[in-house]
Amino acid sequence: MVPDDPADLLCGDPITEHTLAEPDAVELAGVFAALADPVRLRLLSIIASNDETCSCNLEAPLAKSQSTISHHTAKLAAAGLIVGERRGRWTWWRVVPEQLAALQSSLRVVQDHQA
Amino acid sequence: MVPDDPADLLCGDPITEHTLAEPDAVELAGVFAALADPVRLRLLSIIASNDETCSCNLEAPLAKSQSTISHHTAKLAAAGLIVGERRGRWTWWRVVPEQLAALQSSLRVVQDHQA
DNA sequence: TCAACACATCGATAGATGTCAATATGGAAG
DNA sequence: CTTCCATATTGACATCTATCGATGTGTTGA
Repeated sequence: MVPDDPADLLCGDPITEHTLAEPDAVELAGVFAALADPVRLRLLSIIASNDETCSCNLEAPLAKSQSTISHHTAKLAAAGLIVGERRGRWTWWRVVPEQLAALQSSLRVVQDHQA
Repeated sequence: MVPDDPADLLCGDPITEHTLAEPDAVELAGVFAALADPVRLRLLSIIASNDETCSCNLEAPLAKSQSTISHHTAKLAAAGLIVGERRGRWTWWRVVPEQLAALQSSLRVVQDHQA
């Protein structure tokens, strides 16, 4: 607890016990990465605006190809932000509120940690 | 409001009025992108754990080069998540709670939008 | 069984990003 | 003025990612 190097005294507390652990950071970063794309954010907002949303309603408003939309929904799903259910011909997407809530609380931790 | 194409009737509401606008999506995605990196998340957690944090305490715990740390702090700052103040030899970093709060509310919008 | 359709996967390509060593910048101290 | 030190910037490189066309997969309906 007592710094050996005098330099530490100049810069304040070098303690890093409360630093976010590397594995946790990697996982959290992955979820944020899923949100770090304008197309995916708009996709998510469309899916969230209805209780359930059919894939057939995603392609047109975003003006992207079918394979691109598929790529993005897969990424959001891999991050746990949406889930898809294949019903009949189409896949129906739904948001996962728990994952959004978890993200919010991870931001709150950062916020609350300061005085 | 009345769908012209019978196909619309099969897939539910194709209305996209409430879709996140493209410029807003681009901006929001930029902020999330700043959080989409494990090193930056750990950086942020260190900065948030103290009231103010000197750059000289960031390099060692993250095991990254000086230029890499500088690169990351610059990205967090560009996203409005932290601010730096040059005082004496060192730069002192502080988180911006308002920006974190804004992010939280943007997630809340997605969450609340659904029934 | 077969044709049509929704969605996933593959291959390719252009652009973005993390990382570091080297160098530049700019303030502090002598 | 000059030296030293903390930080920013540059250049280079490897990796990742968004995008699309083409193709594969599996289900629907005739």
